[in-house]
Amino acid sequence: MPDFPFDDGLTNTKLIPANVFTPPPKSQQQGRRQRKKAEWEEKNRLRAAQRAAEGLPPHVPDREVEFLKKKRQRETQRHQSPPTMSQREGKKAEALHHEEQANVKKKRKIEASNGEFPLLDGGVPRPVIQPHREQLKAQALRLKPLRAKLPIWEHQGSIRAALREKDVLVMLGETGSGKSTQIGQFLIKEKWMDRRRVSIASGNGDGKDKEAMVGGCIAITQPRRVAAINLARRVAQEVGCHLGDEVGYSVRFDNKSSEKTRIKFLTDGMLLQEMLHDPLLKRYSAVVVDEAHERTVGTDLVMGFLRGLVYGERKGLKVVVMSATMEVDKIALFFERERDAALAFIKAKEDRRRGKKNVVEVNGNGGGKVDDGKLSNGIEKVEGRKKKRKRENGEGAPRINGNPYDRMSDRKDSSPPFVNGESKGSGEGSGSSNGNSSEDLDTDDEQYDGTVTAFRVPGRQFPVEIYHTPEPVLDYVDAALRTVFQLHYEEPLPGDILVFLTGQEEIEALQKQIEDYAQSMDKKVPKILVLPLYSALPPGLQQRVFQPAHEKNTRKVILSTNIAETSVTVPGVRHVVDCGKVKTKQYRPRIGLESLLVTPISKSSALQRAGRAGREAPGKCYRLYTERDFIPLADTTVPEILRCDVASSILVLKARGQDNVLAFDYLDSPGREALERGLGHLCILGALDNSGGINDLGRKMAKLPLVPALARVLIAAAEPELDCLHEAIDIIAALSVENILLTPTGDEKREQMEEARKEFDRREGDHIMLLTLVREYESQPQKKAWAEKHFVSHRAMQNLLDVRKQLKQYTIHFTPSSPSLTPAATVTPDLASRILKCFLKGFLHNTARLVQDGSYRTVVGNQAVAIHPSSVLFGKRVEAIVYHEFVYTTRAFARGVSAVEMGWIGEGSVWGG
DNA sequence: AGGAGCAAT
Repeated sequence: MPDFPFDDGLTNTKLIPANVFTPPPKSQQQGRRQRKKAEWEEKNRLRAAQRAAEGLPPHVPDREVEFLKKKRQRETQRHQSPPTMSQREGKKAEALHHEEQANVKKKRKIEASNGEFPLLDGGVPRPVIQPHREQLKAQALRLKPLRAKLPIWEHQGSIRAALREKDVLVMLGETGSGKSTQIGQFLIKEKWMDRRRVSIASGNGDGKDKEAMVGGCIAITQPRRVAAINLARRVAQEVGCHLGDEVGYSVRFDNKSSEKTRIKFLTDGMLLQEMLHDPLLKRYSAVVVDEAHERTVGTDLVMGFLRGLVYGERKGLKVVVMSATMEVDKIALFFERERDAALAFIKAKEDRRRGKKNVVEVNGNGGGKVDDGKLSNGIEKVEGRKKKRKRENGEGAPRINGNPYDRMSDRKDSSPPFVNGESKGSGEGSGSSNGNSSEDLDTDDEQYDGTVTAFRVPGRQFPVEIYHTPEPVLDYVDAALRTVFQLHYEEPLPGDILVFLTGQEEIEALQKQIEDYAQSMDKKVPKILVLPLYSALPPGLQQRVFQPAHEKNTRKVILSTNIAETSVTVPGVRHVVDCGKVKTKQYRPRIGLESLLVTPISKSSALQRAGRAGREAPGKCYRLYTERDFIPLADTTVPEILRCDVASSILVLKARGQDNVLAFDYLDSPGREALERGLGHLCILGALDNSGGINDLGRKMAKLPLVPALARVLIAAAEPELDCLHEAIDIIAALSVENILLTPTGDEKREQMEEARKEFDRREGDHIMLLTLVREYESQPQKKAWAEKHFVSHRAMQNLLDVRKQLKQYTIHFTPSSPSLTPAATVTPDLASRILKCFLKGFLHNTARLVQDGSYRTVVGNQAVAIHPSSVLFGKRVEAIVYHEFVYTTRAFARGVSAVEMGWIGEGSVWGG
């Protein structure tokens, strides 16, 4: 009789709290046996293929593989002919294998020392030993049959044919379709990939065209760094080259690409940065925007710019947008709108030449912009498109059918039809994208012949059974606890459990509870290994999630935030427990406040979470909410651009030439209020001129990898009268990495911390405190030990040094005349006040003054604000303060606070005179 | 006297 972890009096025969889940429907239960069989068959098939690749007979169990290999080896040594290859070949292969293994081991070590684990102080990076090209080629050859099984390979012909005719391809590729790894390899063979001479519109509006060499490289953007790096690594393997040669990647602080690179993976932010230096993206023949459904600010902006380029200054640039959800329909429309605007514009120009009246008014900004092809979108054009859509719908736009993988069609949330009907599945084969598009055209300009096409590639995913609770759950952490034990007792191994929660605190609480209960489990029941996963967790501990449990007969239970929803795949998971909530950032433009709130997830998010159970085998997903609660959920997550401060986005838009940000046709507009607030903020920072156009200062700020306010501070620090560039860089770097100062729990440790931190207690405030901290850290011979002693995150400090290095590189170019070439030895009161005056240039809106009752009130708006307890100025009273951020928790707090004089605030003020 | 997610340049 098992020892019951729960004492809730519910039942004494079963551990399961019967009120959590309903049993699956009968039909599902019957289907389970068949699926189990199919699963077995699939597994055996895979194993047979793997064994064949290893030169072993099929159906050899895993545990015997090593034995057989050793046996073969012995046979070879004994001069007996081995079963599959000659003795000589065998030895050669063996030697090659050993060499390969040794290289892999060495490489791993080096990567570990360069990447996840920082080098020890004084450590010397060892040279990377690279395998021979022939070895890489051989490896690539071995991978080829596996690649050919990916669903996307059936569509290679259609995709390539479509892009030969059209410039924009919007593709729905589900998880597991292989789109991210294969698309680059498909397109690289195309003729249009060649570097070539083309004429492009000159930027100065004189209407003359210039000639330039463009193309040769394909860019693939990703929302996350890890994704970009891992994809590049994988594709380099498949192509059979060294990472950084033909295949490479480029992310912040890490660039493994060269002149040779033809397939380049980058983060969307990195491509934006490249666009500021090379607006026409001359290096690239094609740009692929991957994971567009995630709708990060970066992808949204990239898509906006690409749309302008492909119908304007860079006609012939190929654009592929890939998304895993029905977002494709919206994106295709987004590109079509611009196409129609371009068509209308050409027509208008044509008409004007014929002496007719101007039909379409383009972007009140004047003719110069028009020649650049930057069209804003007049309402009449969009309406025109809408009419066309209506017609298509009326005819019943063709749906994709006849596809054996098509599971989309039986989903309940009925999806809008594709924009272009000709995107049928595999049945079409290659060269088939002509379809009805010519009839769709309303122009005689053949360059724009149906330039948008949509496409669908199904993924490979095992079925996932989804369960809902019959009744609403009051406490989802408690419900998760019950569900985990229910699963653990009922479901056979293997089959790990992945639990989605909202934050670190919840995860730690649940971990403790599970571990407590697990101790009282019956000895016959398998053990439980609880593994937390959230971004603040040190990478070494994060890695444990990906490794199998050390002890046998153990089930892993992974407690994760959103991080496991998209960017990482945890192996071994067959059960997902979904609490249905997520913490999201919300921005309130009126008060300029960003806050995090626990909100219900979207349907697509719920689907994505469920899908995590079916990556390796059929799985199950347990939702800790009722089916009725699922129905009103939003279809998709609200795009990030609607939820954050848009000042830096506006700055990027303007720096890229899109001056009228209010009229810009966003994929989703942040709204007038948020835009105006962003504009106002930029105005205060001095990035805009009187008419709202960007000025030189603004352009400078846009190129810095910093939020606008910090960029302004950095530029101010380079001015001769303030002259504190080095100091400002140290502080800015400290402010732009998170969590430098650790907060230990427990009274004893806290006392230790306060004692150790005393030496940084500066009466000037947190900014100067950070500066002295950075300086102190640098002067230490034993940095890591010092950091531990002072409760400073060593890892964060390493990041800080990266940021600082980058900022120094940037500032070398635009401030050659900065008088101080070396940092000052000590922080004198004069230097401190100069530094704080710099920060006022960027944070004038974040100032408060002391009022009579001893509290602080903001200079703008006269709102009450208190100094956060984490500040060195906590509890102190000074004339006025400047602060890095405003947070609202139990009340309004200022964090990152320094003391300033009211007189300084007046000096730089736009309203103070 | 307070603890906030993920990501990016």
